[in-house]
Amino acid sequence: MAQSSSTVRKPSARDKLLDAAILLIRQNGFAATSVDDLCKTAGVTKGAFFHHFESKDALGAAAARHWGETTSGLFASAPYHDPEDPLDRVLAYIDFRRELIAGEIPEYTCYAGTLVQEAYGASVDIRDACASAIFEHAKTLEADIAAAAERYGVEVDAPSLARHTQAVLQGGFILSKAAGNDSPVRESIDHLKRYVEFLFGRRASPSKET
Amino acid sequence: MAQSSSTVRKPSARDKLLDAAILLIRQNGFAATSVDDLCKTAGVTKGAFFHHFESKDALGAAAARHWGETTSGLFASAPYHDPEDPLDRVLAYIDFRRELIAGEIPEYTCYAGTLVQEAYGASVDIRDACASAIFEHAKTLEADIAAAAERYGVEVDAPSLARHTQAVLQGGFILSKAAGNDSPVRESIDHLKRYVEFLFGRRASPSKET
DNA sequence: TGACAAACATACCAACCGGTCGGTATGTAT
DNA sequence: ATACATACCGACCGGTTGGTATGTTTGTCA
Repeated sequence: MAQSSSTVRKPSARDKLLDAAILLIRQNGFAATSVDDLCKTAGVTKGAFFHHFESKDALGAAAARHWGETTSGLFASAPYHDPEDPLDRVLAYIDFRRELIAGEIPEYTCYAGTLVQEAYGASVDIRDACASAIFEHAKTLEADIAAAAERYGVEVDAPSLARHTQAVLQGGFILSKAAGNDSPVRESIDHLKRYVEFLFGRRASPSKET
Repeated sequence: MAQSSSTVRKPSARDKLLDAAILLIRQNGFAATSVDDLCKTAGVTKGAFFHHFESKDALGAAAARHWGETTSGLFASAPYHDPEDPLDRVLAYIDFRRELIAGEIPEYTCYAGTLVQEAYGASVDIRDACASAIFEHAKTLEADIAAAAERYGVEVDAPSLARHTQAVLQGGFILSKAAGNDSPVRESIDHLKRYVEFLFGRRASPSKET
């Protein structure tokens, strides 16, 4: 049905609209971004927009799927998979997420998280697409977490912990948007790393006796 | 200038609009909520709206301040302050937040977090009001955290940990909006509690040797 | 080369948006 | 009784919105 953008060399109007959506909606939100804004940024006319997408909602959902594919490619080829110890891989993932926090706020925040917060009640298409982007990414962490749990002899609910990492990131983004700078997310990522270290015994909790 | 709503007995148009804003914007977002929608829900006319608020943005910001006052009252009179041990108070706060997760999603999610995510770039007034609501609430946790750190002889950055609790909640809300149910927030609150227990030695991290 | 569909452009529309405006009802101080 | 303030009403305005109707260009295959 939809042609894969990777099999075609030149950027079609569809691809440019997808990129424009991710850019503008991360900046201004979904409802505050008009179809005309999207077309102008993409350098495309309205006719092209409604040729490729049956509605504005459909573009929002398609962009969420596009976002999921793009980010999964980024994370798949990231260096945090290298360590032999699965716990090191999990901790390296957290470090990697910390390193991604750079530049202006709309550049490092999550399109899916931003969009779903606004549109979860308005469009099931959008909600499902965003949920898929977030939870499918979380799933990619489960194997390392489960392997670490086995190696370190710790009982851990791997899917739950994987989801929690995403919650910490999303929440950090919100606090950073409120604060106007990136220190809240960074701090929360540090807390998350410490939590994982505690969980697997990489860091010792203080003894109960003073 | 503005009359306090608590000194007047009957609900004015202003109060009804504030309540309507918190209700509708948590449900549908700020940009997707029209002034007419707000007036209809509040049972007032547009004239009344713009008599009390100079713009829609101004209402959004005023509602954020209202939200901050309302919630700070709720938390001030909550029972989690009772335990003698400050760490128990912190853990009781987390339990209390967990108990608040009930009913439909718009009923337990945060107005300030929802709004600031959408409007942080559009209105400094809104952003500041939301930031104040979130960070002032976080500040109310600092004393207990600091007292617990002293009693348990642990070095903890109390303001940072206080902010982190809010980040975990906000992030949990987003994941729950994506999932369509409350289990993601609940799970993340459980992880948060475990983290605090590790930090203060209430829970032992597993020994490094298998 | 020509047929034909997909990819895009142009022009346009009705509904809706935030905000304005002239006016009224009610109080209250002088 | 006069004067003035506050609270509120609802018709109205210009601009913007998502979406449509109708071309024109472009790539593909016979």
